Amino acid sequence: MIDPSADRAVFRQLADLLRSQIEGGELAPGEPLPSELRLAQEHGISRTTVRQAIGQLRTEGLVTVDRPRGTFVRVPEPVEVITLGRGELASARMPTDAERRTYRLGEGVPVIVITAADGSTAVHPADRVQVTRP
Amino acid sequence: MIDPSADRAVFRQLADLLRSQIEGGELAPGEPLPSELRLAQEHGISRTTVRQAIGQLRTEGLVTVDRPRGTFVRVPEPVEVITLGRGELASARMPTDAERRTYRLGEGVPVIVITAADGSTAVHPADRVQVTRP
DNA sequence: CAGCATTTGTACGTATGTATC
DNA sequence: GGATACATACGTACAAATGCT
Repeated sequence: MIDPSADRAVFRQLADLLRSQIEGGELAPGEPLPSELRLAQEHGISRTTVRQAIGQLRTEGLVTVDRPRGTFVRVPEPVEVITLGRGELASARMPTDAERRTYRLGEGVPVIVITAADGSTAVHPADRVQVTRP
Repeated sequence: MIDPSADRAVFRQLADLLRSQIEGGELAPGEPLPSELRLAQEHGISRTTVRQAIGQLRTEGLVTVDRPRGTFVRVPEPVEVITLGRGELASARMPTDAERRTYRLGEGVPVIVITAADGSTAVHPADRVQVTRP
């Protein structure tokens, strides 16, 4: 239950609840979350607060929004494994808004940046790429 | 200038503006952004909209908030390089709220997950760790 | 010490736009 | 056309923490 008098903010409590339903499998990958309006009514909170909770899950990469169809539990992408070349370094960071559109990244998906010895870089979506060694 | 009649949402225009000031060095690492109230007044928009813009920059890891002191351009962390062991895989994703607190991660900072051959995993903050091969 | 101003966080409400079904 | 659902943007109010007077 959501307790407005609790120490933890209401929108965080709702995010925790939905997250645990996702991690527990009650909300399976590809399934829609209840609509913002429904969640607001069911828990007796405002739609603004519901949106804050869903925003949290979006930044965590747990859900994706297909407007205006609904909000869905993210489906894992097939993963490609990339082998590091000699002198290459791999790092990760969040993309900017422009990069998100360029690489068609979902929200909450980091990019993996491979830097070669000569300083050139390659960018990969972190939900579709893993890195290994030879 | 911010144009409410433009195609791009107002909060995205403000995020673009601040981002370019950060990337251009006008707002240097460690420097505070103008307060939310100031930004709202200067651009003739509501504080709600300003907060959306700053929220965008937070998810990109460009700024950190030290409440209630202000919002600051993120200062780069010293980076440690980790060498992948035999059969290890590196991936990246966003941390959950709980992981953020456990590892004391700033907002907008992904984690790098190293999976060993036996399936065990280690988690590292992506702003302080890079990965290389032997 | 108390009191005040500043700044971000939370939560509410309303209205309108836009895309899908 | 109508209903649904998410996006954007405005407003208000109060809470909490910090720093200054």
